[in-house]
Amino acid sequence: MDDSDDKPRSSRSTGSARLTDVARVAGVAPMTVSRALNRPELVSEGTRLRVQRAVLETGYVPNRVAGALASSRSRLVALLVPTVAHSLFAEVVQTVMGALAPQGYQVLLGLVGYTPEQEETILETVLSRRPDGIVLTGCRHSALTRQRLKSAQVPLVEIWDMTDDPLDMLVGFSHEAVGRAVAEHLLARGCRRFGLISADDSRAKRRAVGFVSALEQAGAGEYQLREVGTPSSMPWGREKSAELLDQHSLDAIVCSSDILALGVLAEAQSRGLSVPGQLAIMGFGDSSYAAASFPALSTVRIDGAAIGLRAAEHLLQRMALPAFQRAGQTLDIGFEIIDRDTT
Amino acid sequence: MDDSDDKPRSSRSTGSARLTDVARVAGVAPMTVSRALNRPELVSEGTRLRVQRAVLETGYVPNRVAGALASSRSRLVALLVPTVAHSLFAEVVQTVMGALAPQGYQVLLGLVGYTPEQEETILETVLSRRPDGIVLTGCRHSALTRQRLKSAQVPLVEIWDMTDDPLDMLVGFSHEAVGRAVAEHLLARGCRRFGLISADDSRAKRRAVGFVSALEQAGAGEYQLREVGTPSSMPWGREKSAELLDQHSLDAIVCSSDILALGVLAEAQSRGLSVPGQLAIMGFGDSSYAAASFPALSTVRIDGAAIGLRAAEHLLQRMALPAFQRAGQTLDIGFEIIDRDTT
DNA sequence: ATACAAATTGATTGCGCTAACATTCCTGGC
DNA sequence: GCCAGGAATGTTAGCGCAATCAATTTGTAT
Repeated sequence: MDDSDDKPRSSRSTGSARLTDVARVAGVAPMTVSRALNRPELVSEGTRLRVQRAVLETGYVPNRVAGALASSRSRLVALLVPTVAHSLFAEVVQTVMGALAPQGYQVLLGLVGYTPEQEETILETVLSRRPDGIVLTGCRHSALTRQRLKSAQVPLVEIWDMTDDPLDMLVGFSHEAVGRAVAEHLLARGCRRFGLISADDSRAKRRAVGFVSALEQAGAGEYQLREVGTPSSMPWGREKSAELLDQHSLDAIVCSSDILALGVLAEAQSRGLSVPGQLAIMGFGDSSYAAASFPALSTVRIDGAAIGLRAAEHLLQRMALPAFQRAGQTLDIGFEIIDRDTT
Repeated sequence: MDDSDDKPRSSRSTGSARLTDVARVAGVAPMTVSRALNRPELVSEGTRLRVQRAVLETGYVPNRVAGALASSRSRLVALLVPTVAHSLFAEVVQTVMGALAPQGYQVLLGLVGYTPEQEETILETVLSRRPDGIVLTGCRHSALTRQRLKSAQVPLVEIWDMTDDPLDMLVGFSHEAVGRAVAEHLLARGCRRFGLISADDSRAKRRAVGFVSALEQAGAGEYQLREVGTPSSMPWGREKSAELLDQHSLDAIVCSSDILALGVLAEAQSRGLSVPGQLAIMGFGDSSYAAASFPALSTVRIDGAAIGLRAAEHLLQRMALPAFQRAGQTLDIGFEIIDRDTT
């Protein structure tokens, strides 16, 4: 219970209370404080209380940087999405974080945009934090990215896409299948002359590919493709649909996102085209405003909350495993054509 | 250039390449590798190249956990917002991250919801990561939160609100002023009997308070208030507006978010009320769908991108300072009444 | 009481890196 | 040739914590 004989603070110290300060106040060894805070079941009731009091008295805030270094566990999960300025990905971020927080994991967010180069850069800095797990949007990565992920040996969930060859775990859906389903839906409605407005984004492109392949398979329909930059927006949708409608006679326009479709809808209304009578319109994502537009937008619903939740669950399960055991689960979450009033 | 005499890897080591491994391969001291990677201008051209080669050869990925511990610089910024499932905050997250990434800062995201208790809990775990800076939504914090933030001595920007007594830096706008401006706008339109639909969120409530105080000051108008839970949604807006319209004769409904206003709009349309003739509607936020609804929603525009950008700039400036010098800047970013077709 | 296991606490060591200081290597002016 | 002064590199000593194993205390069955 004496209070001297401690090392003077080195000039490199941060100045705030450390584990040893709490230990001194509580009259126990530093290791006992560590246990009282991290594995309280290993410590007796009385000791636990004394440590708690000492923590309050000293204003101690654990330093998880040091803890992570000593234990090789960062309690950090990296979450890499293209953007959060898109309700679909925002929903994923929200649910992933909601599922991880109660288990004591914090989230290091990375916005990788839509190019493999950005992903590569960001992944490197992310790995330097030694996350305990990674959630990564998409399955198409550069060779370097794949190699880094493999050698990092970190539990990993790829989301929002589908492949036969996942790096580890996978929770998503097939973009080609979405495209095919949309094509079949519109063909069944009698549409034949299609405009496609697609973002410059590999997954949007694969949906377009799926759409076209379904047309070919059906032996029916012709299409015109327009590409727009990211981020997608109503003005893009309006501009490209104006171009398409000026140059071609179309009976349906398929968009790679709801926001583009809203732009198309505005253009159609400004031309006095009846929707869906003269022009059918399909969006993608079932954003909150899809149901609110007039007429209500037909679209493709993706259950982002389910993707986020399942991804988090898979990751938690894997991270709880003592060693690294490949389990490589794949989960196809599917999608749903929402047939509202624009098709 | 020999290659033995190194310590054998302890059983606690992670197994991946370390700085010392790179140093051995490059034939230099570990400290030189550290410098070559972090302060390349201090190292000769030849050494830098040899180190780069050695990094590639060993597949070295720096361990910033150890780096942060040794240098007391985490290169981490904590970003605390209520949610990302709301385009306004998503925009802030997007711009803050966009501004910080080029400077080498990564973002630790925290979703604090709308209660001071959640903020308190999350802040504690956030501080344990020793971030170099914090961006925090709102100015109303619990006493414990304020105390922790003060003693942590971390550069801090509060955003999305206004106060005379910021903890450090502040970039936001006055919610009371928004409420007053909305009231004046609607009074000028001739509205007198108001319904307010407000989320259970302290900032939304302060907008309502501002609204009511403007009515009182004008000596005109009466109002009915309904509160909804979070997250706000169209169904909430529809339900509460139905309740209001059943029980009262109203000529305007003011909502604490665009999404609620969309629900009100749907309810008005289902009752055959002309908007804004029989019922004026105001939203808040100018979400992307506000302009797309029919009729286009009148609302209050907040420049989330400007808030995020300025917050990041202030933080970067402060973090670049050698010591901690209080500067305590406050920036009122304002707002704009967007007068579309529902008022 | 005694022996033995289980529960609890403590001492030592090192995670991988960088701050701070020490040393060596140049370069050029005299 | 010699030395001042800067550039480049090296050495030492932690940062604050938890893994590991050792020591001690407590409980339990005989």
